[in-house]
Amino acid sequence: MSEVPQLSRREREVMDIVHELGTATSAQIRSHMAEPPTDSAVRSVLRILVRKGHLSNRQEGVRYVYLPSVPTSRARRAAMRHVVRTFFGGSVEGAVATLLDLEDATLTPGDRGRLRALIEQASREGR
Amino acid sequence: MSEVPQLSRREREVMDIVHELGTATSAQIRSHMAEPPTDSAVRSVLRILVRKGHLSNRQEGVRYVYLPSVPTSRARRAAMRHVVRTFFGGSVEGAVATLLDLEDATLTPGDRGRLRALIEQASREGR
DNA sequence: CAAGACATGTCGAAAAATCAACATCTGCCA
DNA sequence: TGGCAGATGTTGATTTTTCGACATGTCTTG
Repeated sequence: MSEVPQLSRREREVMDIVHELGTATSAQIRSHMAEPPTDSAVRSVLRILVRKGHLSNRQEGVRYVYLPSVPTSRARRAAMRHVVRTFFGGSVEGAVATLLDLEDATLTPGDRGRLRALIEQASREGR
Repeated sequence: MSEVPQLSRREREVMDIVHELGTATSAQIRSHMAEPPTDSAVRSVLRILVRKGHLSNRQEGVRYVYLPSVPTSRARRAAMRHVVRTFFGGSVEGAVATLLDLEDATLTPGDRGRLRALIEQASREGR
């Protein structure tokens, strides 16, 4: 179907962290790992991810900051699609249901309103 | 935070397929892989996953069928939580927005109604 | 300026994952 | 009965991942 990103375990872990942080230094990334290896080990993974084109790095003063080379907006959609397909048989409604049922899903009145609007819009466009 | 399942690349691929299919034989799993290795290689992964406790297998006539040892309902929630955290900064609303914006998110009137009800319910309970 | 504290890249070794050849076993049917 | 077809488990070799020692370079500050 699509490409074959095929990230290794560590690679995926690092990518997730970078996506979560948006932008991160080697040290930040390391501090977010569950069982962090040596700093130089982390940097090895980073270098590999850059070479493979999954990460970019910008010189930021003395150090490097790493960021996803694929815009987060795109990565988001891909991640969602994958989850919907894998765990919800493609049912968007089912996914939303689970989402709203997550313990930390506290909806403010504002949220509620926006969600309603989203549904209206979706059903209008989704003709 | 929680445990460290930490699945390898192939292991994750297989787990995803099993979750998607609900229940599957070795051959079925293999046929769903992007670049399937030998059948015996697939079975090696299956055996490892069973040993690690991620899969169960039931004798079904002549052959085995494999199924997730964690109920899909739980795996779903975990997967969603992870995506929301990693890609949406924990924002359920943002996740729903992306979900509804997915190209294949065509909402039937029935869906729309149910979603509304879900929102009502969530905002009622989520006090 | 010198020394210490940080950052980084390279490289090869250790560990883990991936894989396929092979050996078994069972059911089927000619 | 004999033999083929389909399923499975085991094992060890190959490939990939993971990792850290080390060397280099740059600030900082005493």
